[in-house]
Amino acid sequence: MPSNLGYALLGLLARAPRTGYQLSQAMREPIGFFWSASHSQVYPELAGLESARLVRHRVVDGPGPRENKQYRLTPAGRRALADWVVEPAAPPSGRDEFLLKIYSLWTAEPARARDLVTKQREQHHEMLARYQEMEQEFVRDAPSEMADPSTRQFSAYATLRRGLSFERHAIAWCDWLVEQLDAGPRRS
Amino acid sequence: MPSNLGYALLGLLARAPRTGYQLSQAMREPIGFFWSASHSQVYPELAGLESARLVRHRVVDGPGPRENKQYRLTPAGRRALADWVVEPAAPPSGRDEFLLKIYSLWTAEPARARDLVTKQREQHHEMLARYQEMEQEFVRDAPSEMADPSTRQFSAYATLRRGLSFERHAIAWCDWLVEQLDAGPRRS
DNA sequence: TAGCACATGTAACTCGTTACATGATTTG
DNA sequence: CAAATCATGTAACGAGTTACATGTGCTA
Repeated sequence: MPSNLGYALLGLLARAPRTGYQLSQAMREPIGFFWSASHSQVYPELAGLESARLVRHRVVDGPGPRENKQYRLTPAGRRALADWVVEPAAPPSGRDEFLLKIYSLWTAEPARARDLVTKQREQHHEMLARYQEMEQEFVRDAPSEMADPSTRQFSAYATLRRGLSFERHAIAWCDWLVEQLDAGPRRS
Repeated sequence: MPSNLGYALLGLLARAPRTGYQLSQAMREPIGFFWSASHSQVYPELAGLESARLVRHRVVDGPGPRENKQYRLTPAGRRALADWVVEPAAPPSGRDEFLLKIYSLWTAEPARARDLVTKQREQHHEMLARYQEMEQEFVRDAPSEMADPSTRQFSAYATLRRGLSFERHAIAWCDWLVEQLDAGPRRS
């Protein structure tokens, strides 16, 4: 049984054949708003998937000095992916370093606390801007597919929409927090 | 330098002295919507914090068969916590199994896909209900403190507010997804 | 009298990150 | 000619989960 990382790789390969290097690239930023992995994790996992007969590779010639191994799904791999997708997901462990800091924010100097929150707010703004660019790309490149749940574009767009919504709500929450901090201690 | 887990424990001890067992209990559910740990992680970490002179313990007698070690912050521990709080947090790795499934949702049978999303929606509803109960407890027990950023209650309430907002947005996103899935493939 | 809550620890394992290792081709 | 990109792997480490280990007092 593959790990979550294994299913992430199967999910990418279900869309198009790729080399280990290309998978590693894909697993950092673009897909990275809901999963990520470094190349040192990807290569062993690919070998595992292959020994489980869920993927196969063939050597193609490419730019690098090494063999370029292009991987693609086997029918068994495709089945394993589709079965895993509809099983309920484990509840997220919910580890968030920023929230952990907020929980102890009362111990910090007020001015520094405010800085922390406004900085975080800016980061959410940057992420939001990037997601909005991606959304424009969808509208440009696949306007009809993004409304059709049977397409890979729809699935990708659905995850993007969650990212957009998440960043917007995070910004609103930061705004509320700054407001509260600016109001300061109430001595009533 | 303590790990995030270490700072989580310091954050709890800054509020009140506790035993390792009590810390372990606290690190599962109630604080658990932004951090969690099992007791097998807590005990070694406490020993580490103590050897770094950030916490101290004294043995008190309690119900169990073992020694009850009650831990509390040292002044150095309090300083370390306040310093860490205002340092910018690392961007969350953002691993979300459910989103990973959604990314490959297009490979699944439509009816099963719908089931998956509605189930997830229900889970978010349950979490929301629990958070709303907690919010009522704040209103009941600490109505004035929750508006004063210098109190521990405010900090806890701020994290709770983020949980509430997160669940509400997640439910709205699930609603959108189900709507899209019900509309089905568009053959235009 | 069986099971649960209390109470503290260790060991084995999985998952993920960072660093090590190699080396060709393209770009500034 | 130095640096980045391409391209694939291994090794060491840290964080987290699950299982192992022990033993008391209370409750159904």
